[in-house]
Amino acid sequence: MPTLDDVARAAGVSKSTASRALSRPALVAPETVLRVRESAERLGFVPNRAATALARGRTGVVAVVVPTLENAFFTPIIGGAQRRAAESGLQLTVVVNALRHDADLEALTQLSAQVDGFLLTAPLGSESRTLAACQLKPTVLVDREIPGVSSVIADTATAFAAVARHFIRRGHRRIALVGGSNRSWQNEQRTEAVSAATRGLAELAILDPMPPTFAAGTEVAPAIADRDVTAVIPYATALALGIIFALGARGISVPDDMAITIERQVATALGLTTMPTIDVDGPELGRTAMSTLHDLMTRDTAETAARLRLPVPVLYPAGG
Amino acid sequence: MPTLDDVARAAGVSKSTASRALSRPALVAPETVLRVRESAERLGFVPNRAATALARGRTGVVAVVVPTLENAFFTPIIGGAQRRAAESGLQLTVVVNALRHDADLEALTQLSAQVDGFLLTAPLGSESRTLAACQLKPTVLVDREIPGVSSVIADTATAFAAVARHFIRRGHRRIALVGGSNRSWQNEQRTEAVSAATRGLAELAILDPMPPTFAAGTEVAPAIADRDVTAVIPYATALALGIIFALGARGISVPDDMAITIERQVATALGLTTMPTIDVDGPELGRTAMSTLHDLMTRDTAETAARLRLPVPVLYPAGG
DNA sequence: ACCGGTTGCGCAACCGGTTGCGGTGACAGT
DNA sequence: ACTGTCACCGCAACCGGTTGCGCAACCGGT
Repeated sequence: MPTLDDVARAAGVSKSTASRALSRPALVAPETVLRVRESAERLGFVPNRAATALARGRTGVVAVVVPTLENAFFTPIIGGAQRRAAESGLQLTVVVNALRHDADLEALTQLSAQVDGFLLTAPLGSESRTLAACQLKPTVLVDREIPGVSSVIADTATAFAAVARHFIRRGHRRIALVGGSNRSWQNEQRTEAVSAATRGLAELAILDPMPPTFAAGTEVAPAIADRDVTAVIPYATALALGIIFALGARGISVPDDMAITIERQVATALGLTTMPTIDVDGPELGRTAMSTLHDLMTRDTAETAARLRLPVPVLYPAGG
Repeated sequence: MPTLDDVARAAGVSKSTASRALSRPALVAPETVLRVRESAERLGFVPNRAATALARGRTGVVAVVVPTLENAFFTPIIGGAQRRAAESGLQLTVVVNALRHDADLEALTQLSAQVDGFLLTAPLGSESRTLAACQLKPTVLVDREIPGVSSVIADTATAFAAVARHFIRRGHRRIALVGGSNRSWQNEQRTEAVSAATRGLAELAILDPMPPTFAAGTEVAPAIADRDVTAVIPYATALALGIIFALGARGISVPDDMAITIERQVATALGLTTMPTIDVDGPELGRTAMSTLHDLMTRDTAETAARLRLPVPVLYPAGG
C-alpha cells in the first residue's frame, strides 16, 4: 500500500504539502495540487483511515443503532443512511442492541470512543438514560423525540389519525388499533393521535402490543374478530399481512368484511384498491437523519436541536 | 478521555507495561497486571481504536457486503455476523452494493485499506472479478462458492431437491420452480438440484427469475396458474406469500388446489400444516461465516480454504 | 562468589497522516 | 536598493497505542 510519503516523493513535494494538496487544496498552488493528485491516482493511493483518525481526532465512522433487524421497518432506514454517509465519506457501523433498552448506555459509552456520532433509531430506553447516551457524541434520534436532542421522525401518528378519520367518514364506528411495544415513543404518539381522532365519533379498541411479525398478526386476529370491529389499523406491514391471512381463514374477508390500512406497495400487490394506504419512505428517513447528523458533526457551534417531522402521505381510494 | 499514559501513571508503570498488561498479560507480572487493570477500570479507559489500528496495522473492522437490504434473507445473516464479530471485539461495517455486481472490485479495493476482512454475501459478479476482490483481504463468501476461497453456504439446493422428491412421492407430476436472479450462484445450484431430482419423474416448469418480493409473487402467480402445475417451489418467503395471495384471488386455494413449500415459521402462522417446510437459519449462517473469517484472519498460515455447507432442514407434514 | 538464564520492565522508535509555525522567494510600493 | 506582504511550502511535533531491544534484578547451580 502506497503511503502519503510515496505520493509526496513521486510528486516532488513534502509530505505535508501532499497532505494539504489532497485534503485542503486551497492552501496549495493549483499546479502543485494537480501534480500531487496525479501521483496519488497513479500509485493508487488510499489514505489510511486509522492514521487520519488518530491525527484528526475523528474517526469518520458513525454508528447506527437499531433495536432489531427483524423488523423490515429499519432496514430501509439503514440503507438510506448508508448511502448518505457514503456521500460524505463516512463509514457506517451497524449495531443491533436486541431491544435491551437498559444496556444501551454502557455499550454506547464503549462505542463512543470509536465513532463520531450516533444515529439512534427508535430507542426504547428511559428518557434520562437515552439522554445521557446522546450526550456522549453528536446524536440524531430517529422515530423518537427527546427535548434538546435532534430528531427525525416519520409522522405516522398524523397519518394514522387521518386514516382513522377516513374510516369514520366511511361509516365505521368500531375501529381497532394494533400497536407495538408500549415502551415505544412512536407507539405512544400513534395511540394518542388515533384516540384523539376517534374520540366521540367511534369506539377504539386498542389491542395488546404485538411484535411486527406475520406470526403476531395471525395471533392477534382472533381478538380483532371478537371485538366486532369493522376496521383495523395495524402498525406494521408484516403484522397486517398476518391479520389479513388469519381473518381470511376465519371467513372474514378483507376488504369486504373488514377495512384495513396497509403499506402502499403491498396494497397494490394485493389489489386492495379500496383501502387507504400509507407510505413511509424509509430510505428518505435514514438519509435525512444522516444528513442532520452530518450537519451536527461539522457545525462547531452547538446550535438548537433540529426536530424534523417527515410527513407520511396517506392515499385514499380513488372513490374518495 | 483517559489515555494509556494516564492509566500507566495511575498504576505507577510505564506506558509500554500498561499496554502489555492489557493486551498480552502473560508478559507482565500478575500483580502488575492487576494494578493496571484496576487503574484502567477506575479511569474508564477505552483504548483508542485508531491508534491501535495504526500501530498494529489491523483495523479490527470487517466489512459485510450485501447486495441489498430489501431481501429479508440477508438481515438475519448480518445480525448473526454482528453478534459473532462483537464476541471477538470486531466492529462490523455494512456495505450495500445495490446489486451493481460490476462495481464491486473498485469499491472493495477502496474499502480494503480500511478493514481486515470481507464477508461477501451472495456476490453476483463474475467469478474472475469476485476472485480478484477476494484476494485483497481475508474473505469468506456466503451463499456462493468459488474454488480456493473459503465459503459458507446454506444448502437450500439439497433442501429444495428433497422437497421436490416429497412432492413427487405425493403424486405431483407438474412442479414449478420460481427462482431468483440467474446471475446468482445459489439459484443455479438450486435449479440444477431440483432438475436432477425431478428428471424422469415429473415435469419441471422453471419460471422467469423474480425478485424476492411480495409484489413479484403476485406478478408470477398467473404464469403458475397457466402452467397447470400442482406444486410450487418459490425461493423466497415474501415471494411465496405473494404467490399464495394471488393464486387465492384467482380461486386457486393453497393447500387444497396447490402445494407449496415455505419457511417453517410462516407456515405455522398460516396454519399450512400439510406442506413441507424449510428452515434456513440466517443468524447461524452469519455467525458461522464470521467465525470462519475470524479464523482466517488470525491464522497466519494460509491453509486450505474452508468450504462449509450448512444443512437446511426440511420438515414434512406429520402425515408422512 | 561467579555465571548463564529467566523474568519484568522501560526507552524510544514506529505506524501514517495532520497541522502550527517558521522560512523562502516573488512582487509591489516608496 | 530596501522593506513589508503574501502565497507557498517544509520541518518537526503530535495523535495514542505497540513492540524490539536492552538493562537490571533475581534465580538456582557449581
